[in-house]
Amino acid sequence: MALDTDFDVGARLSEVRKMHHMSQRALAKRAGVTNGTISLIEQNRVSPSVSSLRKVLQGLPMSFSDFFGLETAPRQEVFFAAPDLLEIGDSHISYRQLGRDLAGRALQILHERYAPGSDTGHAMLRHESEEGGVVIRGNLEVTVGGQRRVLGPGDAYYFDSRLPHRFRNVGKQ
Amino acid sequence: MALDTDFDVGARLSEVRKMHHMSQRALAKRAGVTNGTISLIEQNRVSPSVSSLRKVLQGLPMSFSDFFGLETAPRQEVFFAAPDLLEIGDSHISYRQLGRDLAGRALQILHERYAPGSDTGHAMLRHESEEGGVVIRGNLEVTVGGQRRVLGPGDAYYFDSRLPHRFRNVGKQ
DNA sequence: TTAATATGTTTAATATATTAACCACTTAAA
DNA sequence: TTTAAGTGGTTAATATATTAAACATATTAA
Repeated sequence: MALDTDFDVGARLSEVRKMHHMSQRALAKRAGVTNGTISLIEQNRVSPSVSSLRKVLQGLPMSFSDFFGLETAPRQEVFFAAPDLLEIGDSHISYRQLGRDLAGRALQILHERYAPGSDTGHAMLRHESEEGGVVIRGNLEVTVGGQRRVLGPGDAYYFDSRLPHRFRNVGKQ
Repeated sequence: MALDTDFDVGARLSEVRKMHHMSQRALAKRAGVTNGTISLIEQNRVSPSVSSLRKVLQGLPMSFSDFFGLETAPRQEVFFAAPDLLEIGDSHISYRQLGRDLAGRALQILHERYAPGSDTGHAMLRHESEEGGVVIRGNLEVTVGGQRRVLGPGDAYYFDSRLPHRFRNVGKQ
């Protein structure tokens, strides 16, 4: 999880305002603040209160999460050929990660294969995000928090990754 | 996308502070503000500036996105049996949605099947989030923004859903 | 009990954000 | 040209946030 240590509020506001094709005055009017306020914020000469920033974002409109969460999107790679999927597993468990620069992406996609009997280990995994998937073939035992289930083809799971979790292939294929 | 029209900053700060087992004074010290500031913010008697809220969140530590974006998480359903996957497609294209109450989830998981020759249509789809996937079987033509590619098994895609996009099964299976 | 150390809250003084009115400049129409 | 309306930026006055120091209460130790 990235920490917003150096988030540039002014530049971000200027960016999203222009995205919406609005002048400072047009946005100010919709937001119920003065154009001077928008100008000062965009120059980072003031740090707006959350309440006034909320008013401004409502004028776009845009949510806080979108304002703070979206990265300044360099260029987006869209397609990934099979060999480009990064192999990050070992001989028994195959994790193939989609894309290399995960920083700033909201979603991490893995193509996962578990050899029969393979296991992610007794030390339960923990990391911050959410994850989920659909079992394509075979049987997978999933343990999340206190809950455990064996899932077959078509079954699925979804949970907050901060809960301790573990996967195990309990089938023959 | 939810708009933060009524986001309760005070309650949220109190919540996350207690999550981290810190007193107002302990957090204030780590954040470099006074305990009075924390108290006034939590009572919603002031609307903090973005800069001081950033200092406070860095004391936890927590990002803006996590502060504003995370829902107050009711109970989490983790496992989904195959019949529980909601069928939301038609006779040619099968979308099976994982879970029913998507509101507040950062990630929407679909198990998708495209009949040979099927197509999501000429009107390109648009919605706000990111999406990606790995092709399991067959050949899928994916069009995103101005780019088009035919993907085979093991190939993958990932893009910002706000770009217009379209899927088409161009194989025989 | 008393003393010491926590807890969250309040308030006068100070620092900062916001407004209202202006400036300087550009564009388009008369 | 002149006029009018647009752009973003500036500044004194005002509103608000933040601090520093106090208050009130609870808990623990002696």
